[in-house]
Amino acid sequence: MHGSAESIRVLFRSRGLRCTRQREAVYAALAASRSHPTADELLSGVGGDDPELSLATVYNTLDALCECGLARRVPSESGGPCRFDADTSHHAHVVMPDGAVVDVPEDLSRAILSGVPADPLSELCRRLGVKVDRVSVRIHARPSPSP
Amino acid sequence: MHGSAESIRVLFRSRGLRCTRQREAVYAALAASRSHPTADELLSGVGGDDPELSLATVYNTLDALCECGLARRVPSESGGPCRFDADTSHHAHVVMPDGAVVDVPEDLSRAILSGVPADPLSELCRRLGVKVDRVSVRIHARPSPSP
DNA sequence: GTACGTGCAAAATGTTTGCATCATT
DNA sequence: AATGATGCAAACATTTTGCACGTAC
Repeated sequence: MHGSAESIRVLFRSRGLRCTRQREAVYAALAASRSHPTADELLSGVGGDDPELSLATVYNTLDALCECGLARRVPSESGGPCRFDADTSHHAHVVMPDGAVVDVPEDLSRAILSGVPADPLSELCRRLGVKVDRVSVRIHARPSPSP
Repeated sequence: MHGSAESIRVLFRSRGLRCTRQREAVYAALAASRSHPTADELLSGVGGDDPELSLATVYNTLDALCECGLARRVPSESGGPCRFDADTSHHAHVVMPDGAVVDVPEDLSRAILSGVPADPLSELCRRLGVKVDRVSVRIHARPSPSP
């Protein structure tokens, strides 16, 4: 787990991030959450424990975390507020009609992502003159009617 | 092609969309573009031909187009302005570090998307109690250094 | 002690809305 | 003629920034 104050400290240090009370709280909340929270949700979630936190700092912190690879912005087409994820492992997302984002369990993510064939990707690189960094899969789904 | 005024008229009518000069211009510009333009870019692009167009109308029109399936919002993690695509066929996107979005050519899109294995997807549906609408693949890439 | 992070408030950016007017059906 | 779209401007929401102060290193 990455939730303890000490491991966060170590983690930050390893990325050259200064460790402040606020950053620690934001990262802990983000890492503990499964719901890909927005900056605002993180502020409220943390607010109870530590009222000494401003929205601007949440944004600044999230920027810093994304910058150094400790978090990711979750892609969205909603135009609404940006969502964040502290799980930077290679996994797929399920997107619900209301914009909620759920992680695909690790075993299924692996199966889905490794199914993406390599040949068309290298052909793509050749044609477009690019180098692939990462392939991201989003599954648009809706609640299935209960039987 | 869907670029002629007459085919746009027919297309709109088939979706129950009232056809105005402004909507026609926005849709024609969007359909002609390969660059997944923003509302603002569409306004400038069309502005030359037809100054009688406001940004609010571009947004309203894009809403209407997305609503009725004639366009799509392109997912992004940039927080910048929303990008749109009149190509609603099932295709993958290449996302460059600067946020630019390029279509994956149709043959490669097909190869990539059909490579996504069905079994993990149905397992996912079972576990999460959802129904899959669509699978979307985004390829993060960067310009490859010229040899 | 210095460099950098923080809070606050204001600005910048992107998108939506209210309303009088105008165009499509 | 009636319904719905437009333009404009103002409201709204999200994110960024400037600056005085505070804190980690």
